[in-house]
Amino acid sequence: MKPGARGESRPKHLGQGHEPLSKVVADALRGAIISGRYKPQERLVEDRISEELGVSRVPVREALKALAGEGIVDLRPRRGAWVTAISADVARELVEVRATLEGMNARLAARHHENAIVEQLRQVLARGNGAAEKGITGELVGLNSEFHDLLARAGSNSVLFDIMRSLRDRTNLVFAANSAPRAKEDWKEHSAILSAVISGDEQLAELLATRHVLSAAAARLK
Amino acid sequence: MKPGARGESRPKHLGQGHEPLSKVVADALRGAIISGRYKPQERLVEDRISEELGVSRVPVREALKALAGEGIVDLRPRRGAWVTAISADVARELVEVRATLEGMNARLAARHHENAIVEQLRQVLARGNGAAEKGITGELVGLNSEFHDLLARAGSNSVLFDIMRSLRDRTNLVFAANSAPRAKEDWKEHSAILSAVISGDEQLAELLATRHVLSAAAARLK
DNA sequence: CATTCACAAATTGTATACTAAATCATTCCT
DNA sequence: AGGAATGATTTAGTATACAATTTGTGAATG
Repeated sequence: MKPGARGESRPKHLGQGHEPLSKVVADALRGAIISGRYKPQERLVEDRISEELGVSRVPVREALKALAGEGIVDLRPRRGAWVTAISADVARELVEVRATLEGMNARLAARHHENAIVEQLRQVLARGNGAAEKGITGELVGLNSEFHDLLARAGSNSVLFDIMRSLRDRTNLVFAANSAPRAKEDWKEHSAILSAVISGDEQLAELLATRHVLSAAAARLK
Repeated sequence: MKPGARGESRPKHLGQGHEPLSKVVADALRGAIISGRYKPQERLVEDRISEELGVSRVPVREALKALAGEGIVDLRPRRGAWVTAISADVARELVEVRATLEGMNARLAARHHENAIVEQLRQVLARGNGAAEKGITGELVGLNSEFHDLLARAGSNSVLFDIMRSLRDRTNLVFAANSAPRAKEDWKEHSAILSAVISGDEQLAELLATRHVLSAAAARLK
């Protein structure tokens, strides 16, 4: 087979045409929900969203259905869509599961500890510590997501990775607001987790990661 | 409030009108996939499915998207939908995660052990043992699902429940075929798990449930 | 004889239009 | 005036129609 036989197969006359609209809409809505632009329990009317984004209702419907599958949108037949309002009970369940899985993932990460990802983790950790010291709240949310995302990748289990992303989105939905005061503590714990991962100490990494989720959640649930 | 003030609020002139078609289609497809009527890697053409089920393509699209979210359908933009072909690698990852979560769930079940569900578990266990002794393969698949579903409910964590259902569907997708010879062993292990749950031994329940998943999977991956 | 190009068929992506259901406000009756 | 029935409005559910992209096939060419 000749390399580059057909070159780039992009559309010639249409620069934008590749990503399905339903995915674009889903990403936009997910971002708006997680960042807090749409608040829990807020109504999501198909017509209004389709108008706002300049697309028809079909991709909006599909996006809403996808987000419902991720658990951040509630869909009631013939009634409409709402941003999921996570009850205190469900929040506890969420934390309970996430604590277990973050622990499991940290154990796997310690077992494999791939160098490339560890290096990225080091960098994010440095930036996170810096932001926490200076109290730059805006950056902290993103850096926190980035750290946990990298750590999840370091676990090298794609099934686990997907589940953890969904759990992370939903816990962020609950805890996004009051995260500033815990920042320094958070990043100290991140640092300890990463050390355990690097040194290959599976047990310690698991323990620290599990405890990190539990204590971070406890602090934010008041 | 007057009893029966509005009676049954079902549609008067339409007996079928309540469940959204997309859900009906999704359930039908999920059943067909899990039961093996559609095989892994098989192509799922929207047009053909909509014709077979007598609905338009829109609910089929939405159903496919939902199933993709559950991980049993692969969706590639502008290419189409396929029944997920789970690679050996992903199967291992699936088992790894499921083992951990079944263990966690069993621990929770042992902590709460609600009587109503325990009683149902006892009954399913009895029927399962019977079917395993007599070698009634057809019933065994369903009973196995029922047992694990009940056990998941006994854990009383709705977040965990949903995740486990998704994992169960996907592992069944892999192991559905060669499950007959392990049946007796499976139900012996089920029995031991239930005993530990009933006696409230969290550690033992967790250990047995985790080990059950691992050994059942190992036997089936040959 | 292999390769590339072009054309045709199949299939998904999107939009529009229509139908059915639920909610809300009003009116009518007691 | 209080409550239930009723109608209007809003909204989702579904179908149909069309546009755009991909893939397969065959012919022309080196």
